[in-house]
Amino acid sequence: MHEVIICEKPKASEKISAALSKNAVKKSYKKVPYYEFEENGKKTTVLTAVGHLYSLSPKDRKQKKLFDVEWVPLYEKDKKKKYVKNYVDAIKKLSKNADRFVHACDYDIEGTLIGYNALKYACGEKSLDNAVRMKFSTLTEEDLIEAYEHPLEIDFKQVDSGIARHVLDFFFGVNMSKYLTDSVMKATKRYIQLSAGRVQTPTLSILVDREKEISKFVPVPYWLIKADLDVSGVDEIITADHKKGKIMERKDADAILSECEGKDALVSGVDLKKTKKTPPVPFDLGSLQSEAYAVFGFSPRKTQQIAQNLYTEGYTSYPRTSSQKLPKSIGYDKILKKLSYNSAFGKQISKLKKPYKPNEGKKTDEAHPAIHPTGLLPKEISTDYRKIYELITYRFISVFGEDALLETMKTRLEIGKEEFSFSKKRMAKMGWMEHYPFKKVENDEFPNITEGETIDVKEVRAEDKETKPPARYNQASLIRELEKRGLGTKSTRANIIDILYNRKYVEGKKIVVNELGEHLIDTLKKYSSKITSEELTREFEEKMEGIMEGNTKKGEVIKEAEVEVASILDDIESNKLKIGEELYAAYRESRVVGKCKCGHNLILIDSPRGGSFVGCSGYPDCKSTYSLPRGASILKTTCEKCGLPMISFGKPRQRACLDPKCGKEGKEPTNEVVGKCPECGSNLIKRSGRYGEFIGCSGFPKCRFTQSIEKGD
DNA sequence: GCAAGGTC
Repeated sequence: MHEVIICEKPKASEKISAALSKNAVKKSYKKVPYYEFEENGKKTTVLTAVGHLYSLSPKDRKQKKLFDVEWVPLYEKDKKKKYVKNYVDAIKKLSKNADRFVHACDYDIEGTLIGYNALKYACGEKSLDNAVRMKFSTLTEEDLIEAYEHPLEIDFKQVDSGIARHVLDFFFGVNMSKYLTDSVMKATKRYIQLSAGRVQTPTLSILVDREKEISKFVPVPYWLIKADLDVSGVDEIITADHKKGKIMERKDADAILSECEGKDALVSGVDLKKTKKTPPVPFDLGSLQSEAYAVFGFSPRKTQQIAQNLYTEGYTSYPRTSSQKLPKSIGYDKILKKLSYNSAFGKQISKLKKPYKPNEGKKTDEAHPAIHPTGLLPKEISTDYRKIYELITYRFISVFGEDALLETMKTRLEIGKEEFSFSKKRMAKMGWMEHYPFKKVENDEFPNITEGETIDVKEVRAEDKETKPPARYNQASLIRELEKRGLGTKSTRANIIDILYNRKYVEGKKIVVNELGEHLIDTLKKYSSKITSEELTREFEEKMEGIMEGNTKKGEVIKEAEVEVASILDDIESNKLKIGEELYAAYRESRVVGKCKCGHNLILIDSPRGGSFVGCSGYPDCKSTYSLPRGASILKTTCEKCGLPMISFGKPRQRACLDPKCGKEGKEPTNEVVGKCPECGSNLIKRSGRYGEFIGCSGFPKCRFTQSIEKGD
């Protein structure tokens, strides 16, 4: 008897084999780890997937509408997923003679599908006849043994709902993206990669809505009344605020000023209050991304990558968790003890009260605890890795800390008949804040003031203010917004934001939607308002629920979606020239980097081989082009000599005119004709680029033939 | 290649 257990990821396979047998031996095939043990004459092999091993792919790419799809190995579709092949090969090879299969992936829809596809396509379809399902919610020994000893049947309705989710996302996303890109191609012969999807499009739409709120916002003036106080014994001026806060009418502000004129302030009350600040909760992925952005300015994607690598190295726990819980089973006594070998951590840990009890947050995750250090101390890691590691570790330590006490002094004042107040804050007890160096500590000096005393007023003044439009999102606040709306998952949100940048729909740290992004949403709203709204996600969820409960069939849901998507696509198709032209115009608008000497706009153009250059929008009448050094950015300032935009490039950064020939008087080389272009027959000319001379086709940029100048040429 | 979803 040979039994094979299929897990979702390597870490799970390690834990599952350890829980099921003390005699498990770790082996590897093509560098992929697996485990083997024999008990009572039964041989067991524990194998692992690495998330999804298979991906949907159109059976015939040449079809206009891609509705006929099949599962293919992930590594065949995506060159970056080559490592997946070894995992598939290991499962294929080591499950060959098995007669019993255990599906032990995460007990959720994606996990169920991962294991199902692994069984069906790597172990062979027949394996499903002899397969059972382990159901566990944590990777603890007790849970795993229980799940192994009382297995369930594979829930094929759960499988079907997973398949339906994949297929529907494919139908909408891939087809809409294809039709949009094609429409630009048909209308302008230009290739701009456009995309739309169930999650990315509503995300872009959220940003567009914010952009519209900002542009229609009309600022309203208001006034804040401030009193500058000269308190005896205090060096600095203390500023008190008028009780009414925002004053919307100038005459009201003036009335207050004249009432206060020449008067001292009478202290009418001094309140001292202490408020408890409970320790923070441990990090889940979203809150780690948010904090790393606030403290270090790291993008969510960067944080996610670093956290993933810290996990792989064994320094911290699994990062793709939504849990804010630290169950006792992670062994925090031991972790804290190990961390103490680092003197900086040890210093903080020694101040913690025993028995250790973590402050936990509300959010949970069936598969993983909150992000925490493992106790293994990193030796040599780069600065950015250290930053994230210490953020996680100090947060972990502070979670066990005591409440901090914040002392607040609130002073009420009367100047004439007008009421003012100011407040000061200081820490009465640092508690956990001592262990967490990333939080700003408020520590004002408290002035010695008693009720009934009089204070000199230096000046009472009205500050001119304006109401502000809502703030733009940044990557961290956008992730929080997506989380709140249930768009995407913890693992995909950072990537989805990246897609919006890569497609040039948005730019900037404070996310600004450019013309292309805005126009894309406007266009899509016309043809399918559904895809621009988060309702599509809700609808998918309902359909999946229906399939799982047996109220709907997978086939029906898929057929329905096909009909719906097909009709949207036909709509787009019959308007493709208009759509394509408009999207291209919006794209060009967002790529304007300055003015050409001929008066047209200069635009940034992506060259098909990667990299980009600057060309004139008046092409072909004006053939001006400028190459860009690697990593160059185009500045808003313009060259004093010629008026072209300035660029900054290189390491260290240096500035120069976009035109490399600018400033080098009289040396304008005449483009010497050196032959005929083998590709288009035009003249080949000597050109000078930023890296010296080369030979290029005079038909550039239509023809991009280039060759280097050979020695002796 | 295009989506979104797992994972190294």
